[in-house]
Amino acid sequence: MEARHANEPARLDRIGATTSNPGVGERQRERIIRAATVVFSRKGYDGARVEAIARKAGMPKGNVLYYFKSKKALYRVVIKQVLSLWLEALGNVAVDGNPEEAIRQYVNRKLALSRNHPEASRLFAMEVISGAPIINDHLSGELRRWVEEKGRVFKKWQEEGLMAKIDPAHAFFMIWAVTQTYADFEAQIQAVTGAKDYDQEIYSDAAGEVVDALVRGLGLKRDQGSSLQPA
Amino acid sequence: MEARHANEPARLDRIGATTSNPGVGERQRERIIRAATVVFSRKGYDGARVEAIARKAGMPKGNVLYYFKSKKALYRVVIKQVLSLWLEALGNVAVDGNPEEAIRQYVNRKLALSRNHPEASRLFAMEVISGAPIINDHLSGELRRWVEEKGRVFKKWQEEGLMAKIDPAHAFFMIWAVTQTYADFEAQIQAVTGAKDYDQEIYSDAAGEVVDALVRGLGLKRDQGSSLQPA
DNA sequence: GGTAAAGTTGACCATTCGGTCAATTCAGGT
DNA sequence: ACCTGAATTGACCGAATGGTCAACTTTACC
Repeated sequence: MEARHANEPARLDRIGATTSNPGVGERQRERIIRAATVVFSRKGYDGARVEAIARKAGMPKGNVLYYFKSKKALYRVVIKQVLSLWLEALGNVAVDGNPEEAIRQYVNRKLALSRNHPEASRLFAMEVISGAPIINDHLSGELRRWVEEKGRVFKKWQEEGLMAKIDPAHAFFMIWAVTQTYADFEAQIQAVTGAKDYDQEIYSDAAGEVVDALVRGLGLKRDQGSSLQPA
Repeated sequence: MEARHANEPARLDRIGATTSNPGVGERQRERIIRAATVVFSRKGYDGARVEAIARKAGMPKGNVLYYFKSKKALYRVVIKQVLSLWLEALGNVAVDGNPEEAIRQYVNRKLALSRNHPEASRLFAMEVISGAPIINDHLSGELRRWVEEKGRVFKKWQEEGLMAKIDPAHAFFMIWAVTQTYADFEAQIQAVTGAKDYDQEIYSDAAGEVVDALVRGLGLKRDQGSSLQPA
């Protein structure tokens, strides 16, 4: 009765600790977090039932509350993990290469994130829609600084005529909006397109035409000396 | 005890029925729906408390359940009203004028909707993120047909070289994503920009630069072949 | 194989919340 | 004034749910 209620994001280290098993409880923690992400992302915080999470993780409710002090504590862990995933993907916009390629890569990475972690994306969206009660500090701290930093690069590109003159922050809002919509609004897109295999059909379309449209919209050019302004 | 539990979207007719008042109960219904929209949009269905809705509408809980059979029934009424607002705004993309102006107008109208009804937008978003359990039929029915219809116009524009070759559906997804992000992700945008007056600062930026970027991204051109004079 | 801690489980409790109801007030018609 | 139905209100109920707990099983270590 000591590692109980750790309340912190699970560690994945100590894999080969002893001859037998690699962290009994860690395994369970992981499973719970994964199940919770799915349930929270579909039902929201209040709609999610601890028992539903437990069932999805394949264990009785009591066990979930053994690993996490409370539903709220679990939610905090889950949402922070999602946030770090999000920020990680933001990570490196290659500021040095040519602008077009840099953003094209960034958008594709963000799109891949939506594709591979749609639940995470939806949970993030729900949290923000609800007024970001938990992650507000991170948004106005970390994220804001990140945007300011990258924004300076955009400004430079704009001065060199390699990017349309858009407030850098709004450029990011556009990119985020478009990439996340494929995860968050999956139900709508599915309904409208009637796609048989959502992942396959939709994301390949998006990765093609839509990425192009974004790059075009932001007026991004390859860094080749020619600095023309769009009409 | 007859108009009780109408359960249907409130009627606004019979405005000047008698000399005195324009529907006592209708007034209340309206207030409840408005309050419910706000609460549902922030807390989601399960997170919303009937009593919270009642308090926001300035009446005891019992009264809310007097006008609406159940919380679920109220939710259905609210979400359907939101949906019709959404579809209404979709309404008319002017298919005949020049493409650029048509889409520019459409985007601006959608943006205005986000600005004037952010709660509606957020509620719609939550519903879709949750898998659109209530409005799925409308999405795969009405909305889908609408997209197909307007899509044909896009195709024509594309053949005439007045629009970039993008799957029309995805063109709409882009537009919707970008315009709704200003309502749905207000908390994030607020945090990142630190805007003092969100509506003023953010939406005027969006209406300017962002609309341009969208039009550019979709490769929309004025119809120079027609007899219309560009302004 | 013995022991102590970690983990598992289902029964149980307290609270919260949607919904009902009976009592009361209000409004309009005659 | 009186009557009738609509509207208002707070008290109340049952179901559901988050969380606790004590009994039990498994694991790790000597």
